[in-house]
Amino acid sequence: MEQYIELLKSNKIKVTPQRLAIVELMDVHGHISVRDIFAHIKANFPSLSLATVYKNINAMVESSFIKELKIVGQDAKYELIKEEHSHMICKNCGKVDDIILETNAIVTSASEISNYNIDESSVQLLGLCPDCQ
Amino acid sequence: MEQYIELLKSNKIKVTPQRLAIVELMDVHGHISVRDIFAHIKANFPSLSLATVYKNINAMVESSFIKELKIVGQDAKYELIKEEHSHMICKNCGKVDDIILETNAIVTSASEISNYNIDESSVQLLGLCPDCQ
DNA sequence: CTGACTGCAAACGTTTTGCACGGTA
DNA sequence: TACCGTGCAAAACGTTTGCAGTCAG
Repeated sequence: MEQYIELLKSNKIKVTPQRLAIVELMDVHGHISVRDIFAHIKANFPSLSLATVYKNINAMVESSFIKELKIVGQDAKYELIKEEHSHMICKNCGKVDDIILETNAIVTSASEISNYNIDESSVQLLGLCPDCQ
Repeated sequence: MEQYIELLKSNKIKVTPQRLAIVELMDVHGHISVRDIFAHIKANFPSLSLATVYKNINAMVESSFIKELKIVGQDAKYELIKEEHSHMICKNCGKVDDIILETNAIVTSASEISNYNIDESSVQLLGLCPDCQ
Protein backbone atom coordinates (compact mmCIF):
# COMPACT_ATOMS: atom_id res chain seq x y z
CA MET A 1 0.00 0.00 0.00
CA GLU A 2 2.71 2.39 1.07
CA GLN A 3 4.58 1.57 -2.10
CA TYR A 4 1.60 2.54 -4.26
CA ILE A 5 1.25 5.84 -2.45
CA GLU A 6 4.91 6.49 -3.13
CA LEU A 7 4.52 5.54 -6.76
CA LEU A 8 1.74 8.07 -7.22
CA LYS A 9 3.48 10.79 -5.24
CA SER A 10 6.74 10.39 -7.09
CA ASN A 11 4.83 10.94 -10.30
CA LYS A 12 3.12 14.01 -8.91
CA ILE A 13 -0.31 12.48 -9.08
CA LYS A 14 -2.68 13.11 -6.22
CA VAL A 15 -3.39 10.06 -4.08
CA THR A 16 -7.01 8.90 -4.09
CA PRO A 17 -8.58 5.57 -3.15
CA GLN A 18 -9.56 4.99 -6.78
CA ARG A 19 -6.02 5.47 -8.00
CA LEU A 20 -4.55 3.29 -5.31
CA ALA A 21 -6.95 0.53 -6.23
CA ILE A 22 -5.97 0.79 -9.88
CA VAL A 23 -2.23 0.60 -9.38
CA GLU A 24 -2.53 -2.15 -6.82
CA LEU A 25 -4.67 -4.22 -9.16
CA MET A 26 -2.23 -3.63 -11.99
CA ASP A 27 0.66 -4.65 -9.82
CA VAL A 28 -1.05 -7.84 -8.72
CA HIS A 29 -2.43 -8.86 -12.13
CA GLY A 30 0.51 -7.79 -14.21
CA HIS A 31 -1.57 -6.96 -17.27
CA ILE A 32 -5.18 -5.94 -17.10
CA SER A 33 -7.84 -4.39 -19.32
CA VAL A 34 -10.01 -1.39 -18.51
CA ARG A 35 -13.04 -3.64 -18.37
CA ASP A 36 -11.41 -5.89 -15.81
CA ILE A 37 -10.05 -3.05 -13.73
CA PHE A 38 -13.52 -1.58 -13.52
CA ALA A 39 -15.21 -4.89 -12.71
CA HIS A 40 -12.73 -5.84 -9.99
CA ILE A 41 -12.66 -2.54 -8.19
CA LYS A 42 -16.38 -1.88 -8.55
CA ALA A 43 -17.07 -5.04 -6.56
CA ASN A 44 -15.57 -3.54 -3.41
CA PHE A 45 -16.10 0.07 -4.29
CA PRO A 46 -19.57 0.42 -5.86
CA SER A 47 -19.49 4.16 -6.43
CA LEU A 48 -16.58 3.87 -8.87
CA SER A 49 -17.26 5.31 -12.29
CA LEU A 50 -15.91 4.00 -15.56
CA ALA A 51 -15.04 7.54 -16.56
CA THR A 52 -12.77 7.79 -13.56
CA VAL A 53 -10.94 4.65 -14.58
CA TYR A 54 -10.40 6.00 -18.08
CA LYS A 55 -9.29 9.41 -16.86
CA ASN A 56 -6.82 7.92 -14.44
CA ILE A 57 -5.39 5.41 -16.84
CA ASN A 58 -4.87 8.12 -19.41
CA ALA A 59 -3.17 10.29 -16.82
CA MET A 60 -0.89 7.44 -15.75
CA VAL A 61 0.08 6.63 -19.33
CA GLU A 62 0.76 10.31 -19.82
CA SER A 63 3.01 10.30 -16.76
CA SER A 64 4.79 7.26 -18.20
CA PHE A 65 4.57 4.96 -15.26
CA ILE A 66 2.14 2.55 -16.84
CA LYS A 67 1.97 1.53 -20.45
CA GLU A 68 -0.56 0.24 -22.89
CA LEU A 69 -0.12 -3.17 -24.41
CA LYS A 70 -1.97 -3.84 -27.65
CA ILE A 71 -2.52 -7.46 -28.50
CA VAL A 72 -4.20 -8.81 -31.62
CA GLY A 73 -7.58 -10.26 -30.81
CA GLN A 74 -7.71 -8.85 -27.29
CA ASP A 75 -8.65 -5.64 -25.55
CA ALA A 76 -5.76 -3.36 -24.72
CA LYS A 77 -4.11 -4.17 -21.42
CA TYR A 78 -2.13 -1.95 -19.09
CA GLU A 79 0.90 -2.68 -16.96
CA LEU A 80 3.18 -0.87 -14.56
CA ILE A 81 6.50 -0.06 -16.15
CA LYS A 82 9.32 -2.03 -14.56
CA GLU A 83 12.34 -3.67 -16.14
CA GLU A 84 12.14 -4.15 -19.89
CA HIS A 85 10.62 -7.44 -20.93
CA SER A 86 8.81 -9.24 -23.70
CA HIS A 87 5.40 -10.90 -23.66
CA MET A 88 4.23 -14.40 -24.37
CA ILE A 89 0.59 -14.64 -25.32
CA CYS A 90 -1.53 -17.77 -25.38
CA LYS A 91 -3.55 -18.00 -28.58
CA ASN A 92 -6.07 -20.22 -26.86
CA CYS A 93 -6.84 -18.71 -23.46
CA GLY A 94 -5.41 -15.24 -23.97
CA LYS A 95 -3.09 -15.38 -20.99
CA VAL A 96 -0.13 -13.01 -21.07
CA ASP A 97 3.17 -13.80 -19.35
CA ASP A 98 6.31 -11.73 -19.07
CA ILE A 99 9.65 -13.05 -20.18
CA ILE A 100 13.02 -11.38 -20.08
CA LEU A 101 14.87 -11.85 -23.33
CA GLU A 102 17.97 -10.44 -24.89
CA THR A 103 16.67 -8.20 -27.65
CA ASN A 104 19.69 -6.01 -28.22
CA ALA A 105 20.86 -8.11 -31.12
CA ILE A 106 17.65 -7.44 -33.01
CA VAL A 107 17.69 -3.73 -32.33
CA THR A 108 21.32 -3.47 -33.36
CA SER A 109 20.72 -5.46 -36.48
CA ALA A 110 17.73 -3.35 -37.46
CA SER A 111 19.69 -0.15 -36.84
CA GLU A 112 22.44 -1.35 -39.15
CA ILE A 113 20.17 -2.50 -41.94
CA SER A 114 17.87 0.51 -41.90
CA ASN A 115 18.25 4.23 -41.44
CA TYR A 116 15.92 4.31 -38.48
CA ASN A 117 17.14 5.53 -35.15
CA ILE A 118 15.63 2.86 -32.92
CA ASP A 119 15.33 3.27 -29.17
CA GLU A 120 12.55 0.94 -28.16
CA SER A 121 11.29 -2.49 -29.07
CA SER A 122 8.18 -4.50 -28.49
CA VAL A 123 8.34 -8.27 -28.80
CA GLN A 124 5.29 -10.50 -28.55
CA LEU A 125 5.57 -14.26 -28.80
CA LEU A 126 2.41 -16.13 -29.66
CA GLY A 127 1.65 -19.76 -29.03
CA LEU A 128 0.11 -22.06 -26.47
CA CYS A 129 0.65 -21.76 -22.75
CA PRO A 130 1.44 -24.88 -20.69
CA ASP A 131 -2.21 -25.29 -19.65
CA CYS A 132 -3.56 -25.13 -23.19
CA GLN A 133 -1.12 -27.43 -24.96
CA MET B 1 -5.33 -7.01 -61.22
CA GLU B 2 -5.35 -10.64 -62.27
CA GLN B 3 -3.23 -11.44 -59.22
CA TYR B 4 -5.81 -9.89 -56.88
CA ILE B 5 -8.60 -11.87 -58.52
CA GLU B 6 -6.57 -15.02 -57.96
CA LEU B 7 -5.88 -14.08 -54.36
CA LEU B 8 -9.59 -13.73 -53.63
CA LYS B 9 -10.56 -16.86 -55.56
CA SER B 10 -7.93 -18.99 -53.90
CA ASN B 11 -9.40 -17.96 -50.58
CA LYS B 12 -12.91 -18.78 -51.74
CA ILE B 13 -14.06 -15.21 -51.49
CA LYS B 14 -16.31 -13.92 -54.24
CA VAL B 15 -14.70 -11.33 -56.46
CA THR B 16 -16.28 -7.88 -56.35
CA PRO B 17 -14.96 -4.46 -57.38
CA GLN B 18 -14.95 -3.35 -53.73
CA ARG B 19 -12.83 -6.29 -52.64
CA LEU B 20 -10.43 -5.89 -55.51
CA ALA B 21 -9.97 -2.25 -54.61
CA ILE B 22 -9.25 -3.15 -50.99
CA VAL B 23 -6.61 -5.78 -51.68
CA GLU B 24 -4.98 -3.68 -54.38
CA LEU B 25 -4.75 -0.70 -52.03
CA MET B 26 -3.34 -2.89 -49.28
CA ASP B 27 -0.77 -4.31 -51.64
CA VAL B 28 0.34 -0.89 -52.82
CA HIS B 29 0.37 0.80 -49.41
CA GLY B 30 1.73 -2.07 -47.39
CA HIS B 31 -0.08 -1.10 -44.22
CA ILE B 32 -3.30 0.85 -44.17
CA SER B 33 -6.07 1.75 -41.75
CA VAL B 34 -9.80 1.29 -42.31
CA ARG B 35 -10.21 5.03 -42.41
CA ASP B 36 -7.62 5.39 -45.16
CA ILE B 37 -8.93 2.45 -47.16
CA PHE B 38 -12.36 4.00 -47.14
CA ALA B 39 -11.14 7.48 -48.04
CA HIS B 40 -8.95 6.32 -50.91
CA ILE B 41 -11.46 4.02 -52.53
CA LYS B 42 -14.43 6.30 -51.98
CA ALA B 43 -12.70 8.95 -54.08
CA ASN B 44 -13.01 6.85 -57.23
CA PHE B 45 -15.98 4.79 -56.17
CA PRO B 46 -18.45 7.09 -54.42
CA SER B 47 -21.10 4.49 -53.68
CA LEU B 48 -18.76 2.56 -51.39
CA SER B 49 -20.06 2.08 -47.88
CA LEU B 50 -17.96 1.98 -44.73
CA ALA B 51 -19.91 -1.05 -43.60
CA THR B 52 -18.74 -2.90 -46.69
CA VAL B 53 -15.12 -2.11 -45.91
CA TYR B 54 -15.53 -3.43 -42.38
CA LYS B 55 -17.35 -6.55 -43.46
CA ASN B 56 -14.75 -7.36 -46.07
CA ILE B 57 -11.77 -6.71 -43.87
CA ASN B 58 -13.23 -8.95 -41.21
CA ALA B 59 -13.84 -11.66 -43.76
CA MET B 60 -10.28 -11.38 -45.07
CA VAL B 61 -8.78 -11.55 -41.60
CA GLU B 62 -11.00 -14.56 -40.95
CA SER B 63 -9.66 -16.20 -44.09
CA SER B 64 -6.13 -15.43 -42.91
CA PHE B 65 -4.79 -13.72 -45.94
CA ILE B 66 -4.57 -10.30 -44.39
CA LYS B 67 -3.67 -9.49 -40.82
CA GLU B 68 -4.29 -6.78 -38.32
CA LEU B 69 -1.39 -4.77 -37.02
CA LYS B 70 -1.91 -3.01 -33.71
CA ILE B 71 0.42 -0.15 -32.96
CA VAL B 72 0.49 1.93 -29.80
CA GLY B 73 -0.83 5.40 -30.48
CA GLN B 74 -2.19 4.59 -33.91
CA ASP B 75 -5.28 3.15 -35.51
CA ALA B 76 -5.06 -0.52 -36.40
CA LYS B 77 -3.57 -1.15 -39.81
CA TYR B 78 -4.01 -4.10 -42.15
CA GLU B 79 -1.56 -5.82 -44.45
CA LEU B 80 -1.50 -8.73 -46.87
CA ILE B 81 0.27 -11.71 -45.41
CA LYS B 82 3.51 -12.40 -47.23
CA GLU B 83 6.90 -13.47 -45.93
CA GLU B 84 7.39 -13.01 -42.22
CA HIS B 85 8.83 -9.67 -41.28
CA SER B 86 9.11 -7.14 -38.48
CA HIS B 87 7.98 -3.54 -38.38
CA MET B 88 9.78 -0.30 -37.72
CA ILE B 89 7.56 2.52 -36.58
CA CYS B 90 8.40 6.19 -36.51
CA LYS B 91 7.40 7.76 -33.21
CA ASN B 92 7.21 11.15 -34.85
CA CYS B 93 5.36 10.76 -38.15
CA GLY B 94 3.84 7.34 -37.60
CA LYS B 95 5.29 5.77 -40.72
CA VAL B 96 5.58 2.00 -40.71
CA ASP B 97 8.28 0.15 -42.64
CA ASP B 98 8.89 -3.55 -43.04
CA ILE B 99 12.21 -5.11 -42.19
CA ILE B 100 13.27 -8.70 -42.43
CA LEU B 101 15.11 -9.78 -39.32
CA GLU B 102 16.35 -13.05 -37.94
CA THR B 103 13.99 -13.72 -35.04
CA ASN B 104 14.51 -17.45 -34.63
CA ALA B 105 17.04 -16.92 -31.87
CA ILE B 106 14.49 -15.12 -29.74
CA VAL B 107 11.77 -17.66 -30.35
CA THR B 108 14.12 -20.51 -29.56
CA SER B 109 15.37 -18.84 -26.44
CA ALA B 110 11.84 -18.13 -25.21
CA SER B 111 10.80 -21.70 -25.89
CA GLU B 112 13.70 -22.97 -23.81
CA ILE B 113 13.16 -20.62 -20.89
CA SER B 114 9.39 -20.99 -20.71
CA ASN B 115 6.91 -23.79 -21.11
CA TYR B 116 5.09 -22.05 -23.91
CA ASN B 117 4.82 -23.65 -27.30
CA ILE B 118 5.61 -20.65 -29.47
CA ASP B 119 4.90 -20.58 -33.19
CA GLU B 120 4.63 -16.93 -34.06
CA SER B 121 6.32 -13.70 -33.14
CA SER B 122 5.56 -10.04 -33.55
CA VAL B 123 8.41 -7.57 -33.36
CA GLN B 124 7.95 -3.82 -33.47
CA LEU B 125 10.89 -1.45 -33.38
CA LEU B 126 10.17 2.12 -32.40
CA GLY B 127 12.25 5.15 -33.11
CA LEU B 128 12.72 7.89 -35.67
CA CYS B 129 12.63 7.37 -39.40
CA PRO B 130 15.30 8.95 -41.61
CA ASP B 131 13.06 11.92 -42.46
CA CYS B 132 12.26 12.73 -38.83
CA GLN B 133 15.71 12.50 -37.29
C1' DC C 1 -9.12 26.98 1.31
C1' DT C 2 -8.30 25.96 -3.44
C1' DG C 3 -7.60 23.29 -7.08
C1' DA C 4 -7.90 18.74 -8.52
C1' DC C 5 -10.76 14.39 -8.64
C1' DT C 6 -15.06 11.97 -8.85
C1' DG C 7 -19.48 10.40 -10.64
C1' DC C 8 -23.10 11.12 -13.66
C1' DA C 9 -25.10 11.85 -18.06
C1' DA C 10 -24.61 13.26 -22.52
C1' DA C 11 -21.81 13.34 -26.59
C1' DC C 12 -18.73 11.17 -29.82
C1' DG C 13 -16.45 8.19 -33.00
C1' DT C 14 -16.00 3.58 -34.43
C1' DT C 15 -17.73 -0.86 -35.52
C1' DT C 16 -21.64 -3.98 -36.11
C1' DT C 17 -26.21 -5.29 -37.48
C1' DG C 18 -30.68 -5.91 -40.18
C1' DC C 19 -32.80 -5.37 -44.22
C1' DA C 20 -34.01 -4.53 -49.12
C1' DC C 21 -31.80 -4.29 -53.43
C1' DG C 22 -28.38 -5.57 -56.85
C1' DG C 23 -24.61 -8.31 -58.76
C1' DT C 24 -21.65 -12.64 -59.11
C1' DA C 25 -21.11 -17.23 -60.41
C1' DT D 1 -31.62 -18.24 -60.92
C1' DA D 2 -30.00 -18.59 -56.26
C1' DC D 3 -27.23 -16.79 -53.19
C1' DC D 4 -23.97 -13.66 -51.55
C1' DG D 5 -22.44 -8.86 -51.28
C1' DT D 6 -23.65 -4.05 -51.05
C1' DG D 7 -25.40 0.23 -49.20
C1' DC D 8 -28.17 2.48 -46.02
C1' DA D 9 -29.83 3.52 -41.57
C1' DA D 10 -30.09 2.27 -36.97
C1' DA D 11 -28.06 0.18 -33.11
C1' DA D 12 -24.38 -1.12 -30.17
C1' DC D 13 -19.94 -0.29 -28.27
C1' DG D 14 -16.06 1.88 -26.14
C1' DT D 15 -14.20 6.18 -24.88
C1' DT D 16 -14.36 11.11 -23.94
C1' DT D 17 -16.33 15.34 -22.26
C1' DG D 18 -18.78 18.89 -19.33
C1' DC D 19 -20.51 19.84 -15.17
C1' DA D 20 -21.71 20.07 -10.20
C1' DG D 21 -20.43 18.34 -5.93
C1' DT D 22 -16.52 16.42 -2.98
C1' DC D 23 -12.01 15.57 -1.35
C1' DA D 24 -6.84 15.82 -0.95
C1' DG D 25 -3.06 18.72 0.12
